[in-house]
Amino acid sequence: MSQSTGGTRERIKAVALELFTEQGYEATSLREVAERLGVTKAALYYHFKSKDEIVTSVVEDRLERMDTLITWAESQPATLATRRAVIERYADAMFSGEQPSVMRFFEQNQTALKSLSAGRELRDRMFRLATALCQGDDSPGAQLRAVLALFAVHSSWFAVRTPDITDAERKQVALEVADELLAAIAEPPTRVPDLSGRNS
Amino acid sequence: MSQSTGGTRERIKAVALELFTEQGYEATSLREVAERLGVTKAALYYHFKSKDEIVTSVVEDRLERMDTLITWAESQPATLATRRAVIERYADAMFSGEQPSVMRFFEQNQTALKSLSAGRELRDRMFRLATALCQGDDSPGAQLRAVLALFAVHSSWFAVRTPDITDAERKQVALEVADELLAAIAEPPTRVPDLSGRNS
DNA sequence: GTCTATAGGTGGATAGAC
DNA sequence: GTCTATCCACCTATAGAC
Repeated sequence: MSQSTGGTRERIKAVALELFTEQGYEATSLREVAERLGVTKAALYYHFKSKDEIVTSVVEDRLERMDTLITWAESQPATLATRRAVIERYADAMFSGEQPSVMRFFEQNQTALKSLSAGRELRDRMFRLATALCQGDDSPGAQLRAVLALFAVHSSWFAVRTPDITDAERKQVALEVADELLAAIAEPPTRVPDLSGRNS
Repeated sequence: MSQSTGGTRERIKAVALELFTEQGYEATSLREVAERLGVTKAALYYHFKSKDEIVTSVVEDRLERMDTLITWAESQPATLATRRAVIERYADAMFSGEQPSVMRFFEQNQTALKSLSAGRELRDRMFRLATALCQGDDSPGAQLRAVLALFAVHSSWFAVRTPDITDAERKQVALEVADELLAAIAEPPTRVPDLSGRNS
């Protein structure tokens, strides 16, 4: 309601995120952001010292959440149950709060993010999470499936074009497909004796 | 060898594509393109009348190939065999010639392409192809799986980080995962006399 | 905290010589 | 077919008034 104190900084982040996602980071000027907020460019520079600091600020808490999830994932046993729990937590985050906007921004600005340290870090976390999803099976197939499981969660936002579908339904479908992919990742190189003896 | 006639236009396309993919369309200036070619900006404008015409030109033949594939896909019966054949043809294209570069460019520049007509068309073709992959099953799950099958082919380029892996191996893994996804799309409401009688 | 004004630079694009 | 020179719009970022 009131944008008295500190509110402006958040409003800037929100508007910038929206425009960066719609039009791209490079294609969006701070003039546009300022105009939509009804202020001038100079005002933005009071709150952020540069354009990419806005991105950094936006990505920051997302990074922390990813770190938490990765750490947790790595500490769990390399079982299918763990993988499913990880992707479910990931989906929970993606379907709640403002995280979806951040991740849509991330998807839509891969190139721009390559030259932004915050972007490179976020990218790094995605790979780390994918790697955590393959604990115990680093075969190419497993790596691909892990990445696709994550992407299933992301792409459910745009890939499913059924009209009137709810967010909950999107999430459910995403998890269903993700689970399928994760199930095809081999269980850990468990030291369980190989009963059959057939193996490549 | 010789860049006498017409060769320059192709060289421009190749260099531009490379830079647009690496750095992004918006972030790449024509000065950079010209510099890498050892010519001036003005020279580029002799061959292309604008920056986005370079993109159009690059995307053009890719569009035609997509159209051919889509038309073919739509003319085939809505069976799993068809879906597999479609994704295989798609992968063939993606793993041969210069198509991979074009698609990597496409992936990396989604936002920029939204404001380019060539980009919107290519985007449209991707959705059309995904739709063709779900003939007979327009459920959310099918839509998601179709998109992921296509993305499996794309992402095999970066998702698989196994060292020394060959392109052929990447392709094989991509198809394996894609087939898995496509298999989970329901067979059509076939009107073909059902010989066995068992069906959902 | 927000403004006006402006510095300092780069971008896409064009005119016209060679 | 390529160059030099140039236009003009716009961008990020800063200085300094209010």
